[in-house]
Amino acid sequence: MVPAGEVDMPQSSDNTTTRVIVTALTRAIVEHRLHPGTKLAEQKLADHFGVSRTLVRQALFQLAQKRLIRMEPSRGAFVATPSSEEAREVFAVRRMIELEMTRTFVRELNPQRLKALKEHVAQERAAVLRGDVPGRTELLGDFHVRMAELLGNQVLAQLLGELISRCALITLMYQSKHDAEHSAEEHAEILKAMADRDEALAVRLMDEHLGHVQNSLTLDRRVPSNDIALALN
Amino acid sequence: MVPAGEVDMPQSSDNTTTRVIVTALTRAIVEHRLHPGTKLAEQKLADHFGVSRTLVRQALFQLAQKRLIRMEPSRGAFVATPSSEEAREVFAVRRMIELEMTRTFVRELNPQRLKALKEHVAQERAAVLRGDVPGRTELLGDFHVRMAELLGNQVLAQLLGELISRCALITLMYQSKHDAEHSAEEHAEILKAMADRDEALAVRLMDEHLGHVQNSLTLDRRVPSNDIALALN
DNA sequence: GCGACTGTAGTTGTATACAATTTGGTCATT
DNA sequence: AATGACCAAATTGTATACAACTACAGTCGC
Repeated sequence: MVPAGEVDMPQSSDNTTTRVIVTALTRAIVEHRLHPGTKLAEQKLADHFGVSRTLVRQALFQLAQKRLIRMEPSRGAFVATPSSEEAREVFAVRRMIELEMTRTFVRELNPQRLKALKEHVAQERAAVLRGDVPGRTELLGDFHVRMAELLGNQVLAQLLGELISRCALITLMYQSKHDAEHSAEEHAEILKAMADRDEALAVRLMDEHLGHVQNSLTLDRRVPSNDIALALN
Repeated sequence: MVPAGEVDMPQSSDNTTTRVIVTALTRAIVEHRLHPGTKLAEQKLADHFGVSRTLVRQALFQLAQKRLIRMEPSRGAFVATPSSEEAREVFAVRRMIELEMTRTFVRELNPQRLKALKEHVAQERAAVLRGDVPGRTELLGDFHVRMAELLGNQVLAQLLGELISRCALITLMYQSKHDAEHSAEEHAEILKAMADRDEALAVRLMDEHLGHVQNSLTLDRRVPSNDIALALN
């Protein structure tokens, strides 16, 4: 039941065991199975994963650096609760990066890249249609990462992946089926504009798209369900 | 002799002791006192800092995530040796972010921000004049971070700080006094264009500036001096 | 009855112990 | 002399031990 495809990072760094923990926790947080504010007690996680606290701690430190959790000294780790200010900032950065990326994509367009993105959008639509909530969430985020990868810039892809994880922690965009359909359609429109080499339009559409995603922020801070075991399955 | 102002991160995450180690190693790497490829043996670092391997490991994992070191399973940690491809990618991302940031800066210009940047450039010039190599290196990088901070975007500032650390690992820009002077002058020109609200010119100058920095990449991979104790003071 | 104090259980922070792996060198063999 | 096998020292990976701190409950004093 360990998930195979993770959201970002062809991370180099560390060994496999803690990677598994990081991945599992990342998915749980990004997919909102662990709600913001939930305490992540080390021993409980260690028991759950069948390892010692050592490896859990390594994983927690990595998540803290990715800002998916916060660690309070002597008090422990908690799923991050990004302020609306932080949300605004993350989206502002995404805009900066992705508008420029869209321009680059149009300028360096080639059939292979176009085809890859087309296939991706087709997958998105399929996931939306069959009501695959986790699948469509991941795919919708990955659209943006895929663009970066297709440009051949791993650094960019990695960075964007991390920003998008943080967005996913913030937004509940997967929540409404309507929003998901909307995003998929916007991806398709952006793609079409790029295929037409209409740089200005593509950039404008991407800008609007990010605005829509940002506006689908939900500010409700519901009470966390503290049941870690349940959330991690 | 512990440095006070670090290059980036008002990091939240972890406790103070490992922060000290991360900071010391970051500075040593960024300032090229530890050369790319140098092995970072855990016990030696632990002895040097007077702590157990536990804390050293935590620090190393964080540095690995920042891509300043790489960790090979069962073999240990080494100062990163970024490929020229990776260097290209990092600079491409900086361009994307900073060109857009420059535009925003011009559009949201106000006297206070202008004043702050002016003072920063003055500091740069002073450091260059008095031949303060580490000081000027840090200040030249911080110019870009300061812009982000002045825009009130901590996320952006943090991100840029990390990218610039990676650049510093790559470039030896502090090496030639001429390059340093050049950078400082370019910063002054960019600032002037922004003060004149000449968006197009400011963006063009920033683009050229980043190009110059990138071109000052030195490809020489000299043999590492493995003496950790020496490098860390 | 209410608030401050104290003790206990639980949790985090750091060090150490131990197993597994790599590294480097010696010695034997070709 | 070069090559390969094997052993010893050193290094990494994981678990555990223990100290320090936090949280909470019950008690005492008022």
